[in-house]
Amino acid sequence: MSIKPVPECEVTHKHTDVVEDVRKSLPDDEKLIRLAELYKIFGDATRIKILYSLLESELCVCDIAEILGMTVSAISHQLRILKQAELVKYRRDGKTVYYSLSDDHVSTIIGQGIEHIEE
Amino acid sequence: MSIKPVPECEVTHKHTDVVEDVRKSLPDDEKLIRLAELYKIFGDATRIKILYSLLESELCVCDIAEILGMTVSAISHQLRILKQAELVKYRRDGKTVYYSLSDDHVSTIIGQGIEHIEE
DNA sequence: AAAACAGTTGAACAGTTGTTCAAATATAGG
DNA sequence: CCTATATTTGAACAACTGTTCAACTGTTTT
Repeated sequence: MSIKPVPECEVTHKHTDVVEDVRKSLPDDEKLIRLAELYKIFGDATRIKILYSLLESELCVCDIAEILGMTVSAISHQLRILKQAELVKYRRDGKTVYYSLSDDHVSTIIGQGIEHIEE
Repeated sequence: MSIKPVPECEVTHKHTDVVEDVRKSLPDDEKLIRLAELYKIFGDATRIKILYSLLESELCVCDIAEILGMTVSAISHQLRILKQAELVKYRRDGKTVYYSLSDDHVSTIIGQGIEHIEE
């Protein structure tokens, strides 16, 4: 039996220079992970619908549930995720909690996506 | 035992008008689902890194694997997802397959996200 | 204080996702 | 044709995700 060759791409790689350049150009891991986590939040139809609804008007949990035809509990769980990501904010008025978008980045991000899929 | 009340928000809801307005303003389900699916693809650190790398230069599978410090197989699986979403395209040159971004939407979408997390 | 309403929370569950491993395909060179 | 290299593919597995259900916390009304 002969000596096993290196299983991966060899050290003397074809595109060593390019690989080195690209690696240097990449933002640090932490930033890219945070970016992925932001998109992960937009990557669910329920959450997209909630955000889209809040684009129109401030809404209470019960209203959102009715608009989407889902249970209050399911909506509340999703609102918590949106709250943690600081994409929505809330205010309490008596028994009712009103949610709204925390800034206008949401609309620009959604707009960008719409543009892509509409081609 | 008395008659059970309606468990959900009553028919005579507080914000019936708003609910109706918002529901009308929402794009159809199919479009919102496609939008969520687009973001789902960006919602993974590996895929974000691949896309970011391709922003710099066209690359072969082996190169990407080396840049990210992952197996060729793992990268190939992710490239298939990106290919299906038409975010990347490829060309074959002998044994090597080179991948590149299929349009410049990717860079604008990533840019938008970066802007949001950098605040 | 009790009942009613609005929302939150935690556990449980099914369904999905990303990586690994091994096997298959494709192309080039000897 | 056989071997080496580059990539793809499918099955398997653990980890994660979204919804449901039941129980709980606040707040208002009576």
